[in-house]
Amino acid sequence: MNKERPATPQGAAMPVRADAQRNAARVLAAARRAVASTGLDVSYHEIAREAGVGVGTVYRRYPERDQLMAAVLRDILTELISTAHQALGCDDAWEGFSSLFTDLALYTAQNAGLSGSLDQHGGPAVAQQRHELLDLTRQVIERAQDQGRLRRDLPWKEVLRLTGAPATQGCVLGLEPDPAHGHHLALTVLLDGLRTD
Amino acid sequence: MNKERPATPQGAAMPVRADAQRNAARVLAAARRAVASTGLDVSYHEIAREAGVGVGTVYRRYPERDQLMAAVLRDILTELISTAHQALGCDDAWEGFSSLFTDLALYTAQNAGLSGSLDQHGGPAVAQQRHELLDLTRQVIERAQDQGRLRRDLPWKEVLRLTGAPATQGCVLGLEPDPAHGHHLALTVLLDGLRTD
DNA sequence: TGGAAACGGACAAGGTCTGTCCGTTTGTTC
DNA sequence: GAACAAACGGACAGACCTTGTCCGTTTCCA
Repeated sequence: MNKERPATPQGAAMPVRADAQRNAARVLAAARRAVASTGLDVSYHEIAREAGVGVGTVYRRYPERDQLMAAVLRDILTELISTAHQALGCDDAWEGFSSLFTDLALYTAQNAGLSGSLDQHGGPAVAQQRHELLDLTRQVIERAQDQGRLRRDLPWKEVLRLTGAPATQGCVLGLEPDPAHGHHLALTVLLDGLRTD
Repeated sequence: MNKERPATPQGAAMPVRADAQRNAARVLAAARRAVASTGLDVSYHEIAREAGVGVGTVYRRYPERDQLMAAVLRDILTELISTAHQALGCDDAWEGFSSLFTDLALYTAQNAGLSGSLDQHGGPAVAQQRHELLDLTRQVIERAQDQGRLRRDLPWKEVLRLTGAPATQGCVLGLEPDPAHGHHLALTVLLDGLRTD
């Protein structure tokens, strides 16, 4: 999939060996799993073990920790962006919204280990992707609101923040922590959902 | 407050020195803070620093890690039990429920670090306290349901599980993880709360 | 089949955590 | 206020975990 090495044009000099490509995929997948379960501070050895690969291979691929984290983020964001596109393509605005909301919540829950300090990692490319995802979700939310299917008393960013409610804090999205406020809103909604009268 | 040493009867031989008592309180408070922010694996040094005390003092008080964790849990559970009693004393069943729910959620959020594996720590005394808390919350929930103020389509344990929704998982309460199911319910309620039609 | 790229994992260096020990301080008693 | 014991604090040794490198071996491609 993605490689840190110079991409091979057409029939250039360095074709990138098959095993290298295979391992690159394994390492990235393992890193995602490891980061999700353990957090940003997983050891390289742990990732290597998870990938069934030697440590050297991981270090060779990602000499800097930031590069690895950026790759993980890029991978995740790519998935989410695709999900958001699907949601926006959905005829029913509510259905689109709720499925995206569910996916985001699920994702956030699975990646609780990532919480906080994600802005540090991943350069402008990741920032760009995150921006794209934010913009798409804004559209999905506002469309549902425009059609009267979704409460209008919450600005879209607040709705998005609720995404993190079933887990801890929104981590991929890079929302400001603001735990007091956001947390309170989540509670309000939960209570509204529970109340019968 | 609580001491690991033999309690002094009336005018017995060992009156427990004042500074020891002071430090005991400091250490416990520090441990609560440290465990909440860092997790169950905080180092003794970290706790000592937080308490403004030497490591030796912490080790002297709690030679075994389990003893310390049990003390922290006991402290927390005592607070929550008192909250639950207040909720049960509330005239308005919904008000009682929602305030308890809010407190539990707040607590859970603040102690995300405690997540999981709390049953291991703290012996029968903690288990007894936890049982008491569970029983009280069950009463609060069922009272609100009986009065038709709270959805009846959720068994009380599920309602309780939602408590963990704004954070991660219920940790003090020792509910089974069951993330798939509980998580889904939390989402359903959140979505119900958000939907207008 | 030969040569280069990639691999794996042992290993040294550095850091953190545990748990103890003992000289010093603090509280209590008379 | 003096004497004694309890409690304190923090330096320190040892165990454990991580990082990052290095080099003999394996795998791929031409």
